[in-house]
Amino acid sequence: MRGVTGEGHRGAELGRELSTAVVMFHEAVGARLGVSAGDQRALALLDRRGPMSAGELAEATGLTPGAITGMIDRLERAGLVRRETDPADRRRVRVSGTGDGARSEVFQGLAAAMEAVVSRYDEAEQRVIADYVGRVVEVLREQTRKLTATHTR
Amino acid sequence: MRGVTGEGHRGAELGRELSTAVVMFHEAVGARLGVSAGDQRALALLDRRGPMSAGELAEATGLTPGAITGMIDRLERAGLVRRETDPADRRRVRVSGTGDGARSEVFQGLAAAMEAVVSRYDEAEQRVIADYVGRVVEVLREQTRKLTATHTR
DNA sequence: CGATTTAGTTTATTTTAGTGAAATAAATCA
DNA sequence: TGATTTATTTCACTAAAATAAACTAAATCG
Repeated sequence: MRGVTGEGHRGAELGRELSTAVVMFHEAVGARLGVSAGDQRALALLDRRGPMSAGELAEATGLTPGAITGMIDRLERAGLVRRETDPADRRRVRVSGTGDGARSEVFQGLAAAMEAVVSRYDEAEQRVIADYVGRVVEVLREQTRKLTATHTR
Repeated sequence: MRGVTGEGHRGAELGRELSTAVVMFHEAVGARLGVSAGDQRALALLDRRGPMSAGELAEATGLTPGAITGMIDRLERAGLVRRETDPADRRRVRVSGTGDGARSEVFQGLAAAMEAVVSRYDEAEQRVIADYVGRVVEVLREQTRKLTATHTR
């Protein structure tokens, strides 16, 4: 970020490259699976939380129910998500991620590679890395919070 | 990534959280500046490479010339980019990022926070961190390359 | 110089994803 | 049970951003 981050402090410099690489990876995954950024956010939610109802997805993504129906349609058509009526409350729709081939391949490939990177270091080093990553995550969340808080959209 | 990345190996686990945090941060920046993901990609390119012509932007982003004209219009209107005719070849348009207030504030805030994180560690630890981050970036780029290569879009 | 090529813009059109509100159907309340 | 509430879908419409192709202007080739 030449003109943007100022001098090339190492921490910031490192962070910038990493951040760009992450974003580009996500864009590539989206392009590969033919899925939008918003749809990927929903898939990530399902990965993390497990099956959710359409309403929970609406709540979590900030979209209207109508938009969620459309999103589930798309993802179902793409074979990335399964839609079944909740037997306990048949108004509800239970949306769960399928272990779709292409998608899981992508993430397993990444997980394996990340695992390989971490395993190069000894115990103590791994602790440093884990600590660092944890703090970076905190920083990012804090900055994200600031951004969304100030704007009050 | 429950069903997707398999068991909770630490490296992958860490990576997932980090990746989500990065993506959310970028989304927040976009929302704050009122700029789309695609437009942010272009801004990042300008940050990294410095001023580019409209054609170079088209090449780099994979968009058509017409789309680039529209994008430059938007970014210029938002005060994030400057458009000037190249004096050497007056058909060409030289697009350069402005050091826009809001945007540079955001990234300087992040840079400072990242810098603070890194400075917590001693020399040796910082070397480990730098090494790790460098390798992760490589992994991400490699995986991204694979994804875009296979698909041949 | 005139013809051709190159860079970017314009315009008409398409695509995508969203909204808001009405409609449908199931559950719950009195 | 009938009335009401809740969950999702459908439908008509909007907005943003992309495309393809025609157009304009500048550079270069012969």
